[in-house]
Amino acid sequence: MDQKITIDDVAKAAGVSKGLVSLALNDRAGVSAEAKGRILRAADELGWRPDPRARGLSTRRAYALGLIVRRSPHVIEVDPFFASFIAGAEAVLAERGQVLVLSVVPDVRTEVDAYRRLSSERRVDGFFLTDLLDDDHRIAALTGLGKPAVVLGRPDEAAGMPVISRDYSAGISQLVAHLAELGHRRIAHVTGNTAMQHARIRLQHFLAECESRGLEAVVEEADFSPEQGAAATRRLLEAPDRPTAVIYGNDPMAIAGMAVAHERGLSLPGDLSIAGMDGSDMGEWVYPTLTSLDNAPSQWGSTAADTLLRLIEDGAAPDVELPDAELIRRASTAAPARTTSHHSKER
Amino acid sequence: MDQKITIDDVAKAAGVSKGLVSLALNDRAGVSAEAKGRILRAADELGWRPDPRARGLSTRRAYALGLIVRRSPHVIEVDPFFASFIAGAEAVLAERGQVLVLSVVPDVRTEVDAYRRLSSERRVDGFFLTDLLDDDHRIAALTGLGKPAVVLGRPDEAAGMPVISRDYSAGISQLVAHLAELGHRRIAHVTGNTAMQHARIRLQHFLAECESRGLEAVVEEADFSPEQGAAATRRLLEAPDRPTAVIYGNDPMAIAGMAVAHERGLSLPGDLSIAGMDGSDMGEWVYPTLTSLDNAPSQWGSTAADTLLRLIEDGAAPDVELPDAELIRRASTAAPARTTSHHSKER
DNA sequence: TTGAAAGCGCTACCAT
DNA sequence: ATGGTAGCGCTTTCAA
Repeated sequence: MDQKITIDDVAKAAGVSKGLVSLALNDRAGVSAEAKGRILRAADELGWRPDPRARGLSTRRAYALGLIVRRSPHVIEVDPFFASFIAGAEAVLAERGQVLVLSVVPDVRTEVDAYRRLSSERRVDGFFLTDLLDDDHRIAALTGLGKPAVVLGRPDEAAGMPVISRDYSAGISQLVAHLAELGHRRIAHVTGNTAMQHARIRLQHFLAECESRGLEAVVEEADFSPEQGAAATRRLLEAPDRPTAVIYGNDPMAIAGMAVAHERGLSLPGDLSIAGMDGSDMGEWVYPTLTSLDNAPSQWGSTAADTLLRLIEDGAAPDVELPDAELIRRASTAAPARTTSHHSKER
Repeated sequence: MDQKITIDDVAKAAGVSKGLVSLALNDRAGVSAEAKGRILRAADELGWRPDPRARGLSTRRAYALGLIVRRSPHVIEVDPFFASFIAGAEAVLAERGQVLVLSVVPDVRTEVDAYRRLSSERRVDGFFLTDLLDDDHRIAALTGLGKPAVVLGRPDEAAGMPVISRDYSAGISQLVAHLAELGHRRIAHVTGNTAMQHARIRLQHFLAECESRGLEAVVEEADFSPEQGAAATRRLLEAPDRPTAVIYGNDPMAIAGMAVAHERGLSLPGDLSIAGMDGSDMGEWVYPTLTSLDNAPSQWGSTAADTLLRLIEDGAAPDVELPDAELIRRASTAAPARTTSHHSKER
């Protein structure tokens, strides 16, 4: 009583051969408009959907796309990017009869194993490559597997696959300008893991921007986790000549940094201005609300899915440059207090 | 040069028929130990893995499990549970040649659509049912689809499917006791969406525990989002007779609540004790570090995956009760300051 | 214990 | 424009 309907039932109902049903379904040439209408109607009435397994057996497709997320155990729980990314991709996939196969792994070794497994089991037709590393050998591994893939972020060398990217330079420029206009002269940047492409690029933009404005730039390296964001903030605040503003590589680190500032009795944003990046909604609900750069993860998702499907189906797809990241001004940035060279304990 | 190896190649290499290879592979009776060894070795040398599509066509299996996560746009980005849940499930799935199909949707309507699609396309062999609602009609929808499923959380009525659950009563009891011993007499609970099963159960335990200890209990309803956690906290702090301690239904709300307290100039935990639930690592990196109840999401994942596979393969699987949640004492809870009936602005 | 052959549901090719 | 048919790679009878 369940789904036992096959293409034959539809063919019979429409009074045609199953070959024709197949052509009609995949709207290919060779079917009269009249027949096509009859077939589609019959399929609809019977509630028939082609079985992707059977289809795949002939077409060598899986009608599935793979996403492998690599997160260390303590970063895993707070990352704001992926749920939205997936939701964005999902919208495109559902519409095209595709499905998302997801895997969450702890490290690069396991990650490559996962690509290999999904590929050798022919589970997916292509991959999303995220969290691009410097000189990322996953690109070679992936092309070695011969699976189509799109990469999120701009690799140093030609990747041989479509690249989805977003330019942060304008946003970072706006952000630094915003702080400079408020009167900050000494600004820190807490980076994400600079083995990651986007963390390094952001750092470069930050440094270039400070230099061109004649601002003092100080850099602390972290890894995108709140833990290291907090530790970096402590180092910054303990330094004899602490910065009056800190820009973090992502919002979770910024939020952790705010906690450290509170812990030290600093009032925000008076004693310290704080800004994030990769703007997540959580920035709206912390105190003070967090100035950040928007990133629209779901836009990344839908664009990447669309590009990957195009690549799979047409054998090629163009790179996509997403709209520039833009500054979201909120309450965590303000003019610095007059005295900045001592820890100010006043409120 | 890629994977063009089929079961026939293996059969040829081992000098047997492909039927025998199949039997050997699925270690079924009827294969001599000697032949089996030869076959498995040949498969290994050729690097052959059976194609799940072809297998599924015969066995009517997809060798995939479905997880549909429903999140409203602003809760989506901060939920700590799912990444770990998936990582935990993944470990079991990979080992058993299965794969996880994931979908992220905005509401229940879309969620049911997703179950239907995955089911009618025969994409998965079973589902994980999470975020159980009161009188959850997804259970009926799912049994209507005839797909095996396991449910996370304890449904009111017999679900007709295996139930994975964790008892929070002991943990909540420990938590309330902890606060009572510190001297708190008036304790608030900011709930998650009480349409959700686990939120309601936690509330009940909280109320029962306060009653049995003769404590005043005050309740504010929220929805697990930081936004509403913050709003609920504002309502609590503005009340004439504010509580000295607040227990939140999850950690993200607790963290948002801490921000509100900071915003009002309260010092934590002196002026207000705060505790979370569903303990995530992020609690370690906020200030003050967050007292919470542990929840081990990856344990939920591995257990649920194991149970679901057992159900699919054997047609039945027992319910599982995970170890009781336990109190994680951290720095956000302490004895209340002497004066509690006025907003204390002192530091 | 083993081999041969008939499906599983679809696509694709060859006729017509 | 349409119908018939041979696979796709595996599992599962049925014989031997």
